[in-house]
Amino acid sequence: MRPTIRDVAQHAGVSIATVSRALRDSGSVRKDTRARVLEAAEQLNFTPSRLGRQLAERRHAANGIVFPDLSGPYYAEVVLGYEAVAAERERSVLILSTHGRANAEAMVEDLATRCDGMVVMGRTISDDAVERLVSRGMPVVLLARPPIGDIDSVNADNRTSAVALGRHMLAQGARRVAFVGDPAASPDVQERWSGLQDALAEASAKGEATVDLVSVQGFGEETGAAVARRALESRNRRPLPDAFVCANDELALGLMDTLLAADVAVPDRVLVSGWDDVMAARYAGLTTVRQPMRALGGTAARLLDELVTGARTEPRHELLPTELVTRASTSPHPAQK
Amino acid sequence: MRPTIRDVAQHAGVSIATVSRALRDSGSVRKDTRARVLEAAEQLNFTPSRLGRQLAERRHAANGIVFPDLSGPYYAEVVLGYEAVAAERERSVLILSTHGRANAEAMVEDLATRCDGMVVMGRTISDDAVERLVSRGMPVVLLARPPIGDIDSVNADNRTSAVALGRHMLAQGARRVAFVGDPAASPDVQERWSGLQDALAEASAKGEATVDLVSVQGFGEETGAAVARRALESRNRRPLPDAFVCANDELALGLMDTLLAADVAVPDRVLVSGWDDVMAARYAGLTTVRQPMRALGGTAARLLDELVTGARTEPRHELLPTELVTRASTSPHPAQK
DNA sequence: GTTACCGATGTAACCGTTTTCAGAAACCGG
DNA sequence: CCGGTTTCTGAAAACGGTTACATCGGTAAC
Repeated sequence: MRPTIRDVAQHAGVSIATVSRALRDSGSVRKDTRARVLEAAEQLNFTPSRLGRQLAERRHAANGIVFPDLSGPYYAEVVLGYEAVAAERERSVLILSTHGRANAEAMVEDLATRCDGMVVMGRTISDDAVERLVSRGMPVVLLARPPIGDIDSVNADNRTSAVALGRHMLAQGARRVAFVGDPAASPDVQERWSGLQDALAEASAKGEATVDLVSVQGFGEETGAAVARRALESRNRRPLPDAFVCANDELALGLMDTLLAADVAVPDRVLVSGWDDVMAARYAGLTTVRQPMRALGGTAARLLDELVTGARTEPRHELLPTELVTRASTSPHPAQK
Repeated sequence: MRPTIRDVAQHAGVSIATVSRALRDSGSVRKDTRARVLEAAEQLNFTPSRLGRQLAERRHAANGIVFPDLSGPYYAEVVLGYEAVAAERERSVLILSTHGRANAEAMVEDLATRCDGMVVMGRTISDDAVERLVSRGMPVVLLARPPIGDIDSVNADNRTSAVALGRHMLAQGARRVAFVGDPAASPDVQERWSGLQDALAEASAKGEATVDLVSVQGFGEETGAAVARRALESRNRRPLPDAFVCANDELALGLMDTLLAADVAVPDRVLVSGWDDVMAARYAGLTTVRQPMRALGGTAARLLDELVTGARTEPRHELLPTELVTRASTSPHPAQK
């Protein structure tokens, strides 16, 4: 068996209380007593049991984070930003990917029993489930998800960039704009879609532009490719849009690739944009919107820490700026590669 | 205060032992007693304390994973594969990124007190530190890191693909080959470099080929770009190599971009390859080596689980296959874009 | 009508710490 | 040398569960 604090106490000829004090530098312990204790601990190769300590302190010193998935660079970066800040504050990080799992809410409930606070990201569990956690006293920060009541939230400013992107498309001469994505799938997508509509509202009121929703399941390249194929097939019945505004880069890349393979020139015939600015977007010359991914995670970690330590009680909602990055896929004029 | 098992016991008019049995379905409990207990638990909104339970059971039901960083798609995918398998087996996942942190070993020691077993990935902590963990009885699986004694390990087969890549470069007409990367930085890189040397050994013995090491710090695109710039600058003193074999895709992409910007044709003048097959590699037409990233993580999780549950005691070393993916960046002949 | 056994329950020990409280020891000024 | 503080230290009570063991009806077997 592993040595316990009692073994150390006996070995050093003191009580367990003294051992505890000596090891954690709390209370007052005479110098030579402390030395004796440390010596004994050393000899026995003693490490205090985390479980015993946690139970006594009634805290886990760990935070959780729940996200839908980790594929794609987006979530990974956010989680990394989260971990970095959490580690700085001596809190371990428990991760949980709900992925497609059916019992997501149960898994989150389980996670909640293992940490002092948690970040809930995007479309993972229902608002009800979140409120249930909060009502049980669990500190929660929402990430990439609209506020629920007074629960803290951290979001990227989707709307501003969506509007900028819509205007950009108009400026580049687009009249028939299609948005590719499932607004119901994620609040972020919802905002991108509604921001785009706003940007085109005026022009479309004047009959100068139209904006349509191409609703899809999934966020991957294959989904984007499928959208392109469908658009190409029905081309004679319904002309191709002038611009595809996609909910993320993977959709856009898959779509663009398929268009190019069918000899539909991007950007000369069709403009394409994505969202996220993943590495591949740079190499594919894809216009997109950059989000401060690490900062999203880091900010969430900071807010959560404030809640857990009780440093703050009034709710906060952070909106982090995003940046429109225009590249070749929406720049017909300079005709640069 | 949160209700405890004693509150439930009192409320249901039974002893805490019975509550425990009823809630966890262990031992035998009469049907109506169980119902009464469940009812009471429900009413009090009782959730058993994880800490109390863990202490009594003397286990965390959680596994750790230590990795150098999470940026780049590689680690993220591996961690995701790990999480997926761990979650399947009802074990939570604690992550720790050592990143640049100086006190990595201390952080790992700390993590070790919070889980029943852990995966140690790549160049994060010293062999000594790993052995110290193992000697304290902690189940450990090494991932993307060569075996240490009898400690379980999971690795991608770097060597086979490195050899295949070297032969491919020769077949494409390369004579002067440069490897870009720091073999000391990671065991994976070390194997790629030595595999490449093996592939060229015969040709280089006959004086038909040369292979040089361009040692660099870092794994990012900027590092790759810097290598390209240096090579271009010293071009008159020392001609450009025919092929750059890079330790990962980011290096290769940065390097290739800089070459292209300087009007050095890839692949016509110089061949370039990477490693990992990140998404951007596909769009940049980069020849690379694909690793089964999710499977790496998943396999590690499985091995670790076997150790933790004691289902297996003799050590195992898994070598997962990789796949050479040739693309435009090493195919001068078809002259396809 | 015993005896033996079994299922249901309770009692209490235990998991390994932290921390309160109180007493002992050391110190200090007078 | 003595009362009054401080400083150290230990006993014991948490923290919130699990589980070995004992107990007690009740039932089946003989």
